[in-house]
Amino acid sequence: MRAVGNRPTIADIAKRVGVSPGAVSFALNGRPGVSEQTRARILEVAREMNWRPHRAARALGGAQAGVVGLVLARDPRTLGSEQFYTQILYGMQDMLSAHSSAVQMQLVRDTTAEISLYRHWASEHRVDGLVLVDLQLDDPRIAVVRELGLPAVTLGLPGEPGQLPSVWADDAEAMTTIVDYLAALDHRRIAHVAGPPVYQHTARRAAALRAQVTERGLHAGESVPTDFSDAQGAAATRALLSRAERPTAIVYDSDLMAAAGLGVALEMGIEVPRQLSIVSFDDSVLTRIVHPALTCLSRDTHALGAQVATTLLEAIADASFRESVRTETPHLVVRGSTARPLSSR
Amino acid sequence: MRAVGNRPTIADIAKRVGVSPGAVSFALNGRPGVSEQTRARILEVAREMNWRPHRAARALGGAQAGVVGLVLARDPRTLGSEQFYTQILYGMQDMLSAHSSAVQMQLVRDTTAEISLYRHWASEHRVDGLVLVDLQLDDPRIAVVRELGLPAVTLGLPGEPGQLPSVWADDAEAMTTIVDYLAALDHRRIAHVAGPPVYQHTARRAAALRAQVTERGLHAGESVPTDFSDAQGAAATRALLSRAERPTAIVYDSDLMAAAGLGVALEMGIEVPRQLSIVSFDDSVLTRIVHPALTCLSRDTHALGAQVATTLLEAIADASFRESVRTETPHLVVRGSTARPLSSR
DNA sequence: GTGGGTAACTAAAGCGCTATAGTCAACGCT
DNA sequence: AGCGTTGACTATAGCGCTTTAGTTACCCAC
Repeated sequence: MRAVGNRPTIADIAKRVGVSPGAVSFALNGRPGVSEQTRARILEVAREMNWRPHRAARALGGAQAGVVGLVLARDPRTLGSEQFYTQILYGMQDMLSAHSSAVQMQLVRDTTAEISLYRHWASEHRVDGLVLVDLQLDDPRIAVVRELGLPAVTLGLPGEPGQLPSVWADDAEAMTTIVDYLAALDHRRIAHVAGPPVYQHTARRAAALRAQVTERGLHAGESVPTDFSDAQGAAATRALLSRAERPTAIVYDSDLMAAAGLGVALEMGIEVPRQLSIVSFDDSVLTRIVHPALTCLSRDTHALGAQVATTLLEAIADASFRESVRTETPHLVVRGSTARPLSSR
Repeated sequence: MRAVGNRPTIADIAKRVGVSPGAVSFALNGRPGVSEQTRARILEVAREMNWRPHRAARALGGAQAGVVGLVLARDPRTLGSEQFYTQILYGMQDMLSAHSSAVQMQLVRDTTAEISLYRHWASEHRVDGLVLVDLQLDDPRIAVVRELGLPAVTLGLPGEPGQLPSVWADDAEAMTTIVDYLAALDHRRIAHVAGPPVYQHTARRAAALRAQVTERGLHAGESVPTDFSDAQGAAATRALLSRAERPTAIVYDSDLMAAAGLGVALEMGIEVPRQLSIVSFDDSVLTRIVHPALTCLSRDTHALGAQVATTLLEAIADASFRESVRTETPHLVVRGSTARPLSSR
């Protein structure tokens, strides 16, 4: 054990001011029980002595841990697709630090490990609430979170809305935005390199694409599932581009796969955007540094993270809180990777 | 406040077994004071009741928080270069979870914010130790960490070795590996797109390059400083490639800048690797997905993270621990972005 | 001027666990 | 028999904070 500096305690302040520790606690927490004069005096001394609450002591009294959890289930081989979540994390931290909370982010192998981590955290009182990301169809985590009594917010709509508060954007509308644009450019064979079909957002996007294709009488509209890895993104692209009737545009569910797809096109000697247009569903530094830069859907991810944090704080404060916040649909940022297809020029 | 399930406490176990809470504490912590028979019985009941230690309660008694901190100082605009640290984080978490600890990673704007976060954490007893990354020349964090009495490990050698335990690899040797290879291919004008000169590793690499250039009688050897952003990486590349005597090979201090540099070369119609070879100091998914894939230095970052965690645990356990662990020098992975320069064919 | 209300405190218990100082019986030794 | 030891516990205090139940002192109304 180590002496970590003799931090002042509430008792020290009490002694110095000449009141009881209870009074100091009242003053520091802004609750009634002390005169304004005394309160001011206590606050002044506290600042002078550089007092900070001892988290553990508070948590022991049943208060909050001051930490919220964010778990990313990732196969180590799929690592690399965390740009988006890094931004979310940043946004959450900025919002939470104002409420002197922190985000505990952890990477685990799979959903099973994620769930056991939640149980662990709950039993150790480590977190006050959770953010669930990468929502799945029939997501097993939702039942667990309720059982544990942990406040939680989902990033993205869960299958059965209303189970948990959530922060979401309309994936179907986003896909429609893309198809609108591609169709206006005269693309008629549009393919979709998707994530694993078990994810809600992938399912929604695929469904929206099918609906659009039918509505507009386009040719293709196939969604090829992948595990989100660059390898499978590249493989899917190779397969699509090797067909007799190859698509003139491919929409990718992630920036990483889109960049990998661009690499494959270059490797196969297919010119982007002349012979193939590429659109990414995510924006990040990645879409900007490749050449040509990728047309993509973009949104303020930092603000999204902040919104998630805000909603989670509400859910923590009020156990019955169950509202969902719809955020702006991502907007299209057109860069060099999209153009009119060669055939229609 | 919310009822978070009625977790069993040590008192519950004591009641059930018929001993005092103190005896249970002894048994659960593997210290003498109970017979082997009683100990076994207590452990059995504890498992049966699914008991878990209450972190806060332990921490209050002066024990550890079970959290180590990792702060990344990043201008939001420079965000995107965290691939490496995501891997480090993963490696640390895997190692630490075996010791039922966690990593608290936080992104902040700059070193000033980083330091005040350390003070904050120390005063709240939030972390047991710290990992300092991106070591600077004359790093102000070192003094603060010592003042706070927080155990810490640096990733990379600090300016004055021996101040803190560190985990490091030889940057000079790494640069030499690259120059060896490029010189063997007959490159004679080698440039370096570096990070901010205030960073130790950037300084070491630049110095090693200069030394090599002198030793081998090569032409250039200039290091262009940047802020690690893709924008400055691209700008530096553009500047270098616009010179009358442009380099035939550029070494980049990060994968992100290397990829951005490749984008610039493509944009300027300079063929890679025929007219320009590109080498990145970091490996990541990024170097693999661009086309051509980038030659780079690679190492087992996950293992590196685990090593950092191990060293930090030692430093936490023993305040006088001050050893440094040298890890393997990154090895060169040759991919499509390097070749013999056109001029020498 | 007495009862009752209220503001401004103090006293004390308790959160779950650890750690230290007992207690008590059994044992060995001179 | 008397004494010190040892092992296996129990009792208790305490970590820093919150919170509830007092306790004063004071003011107001009848």
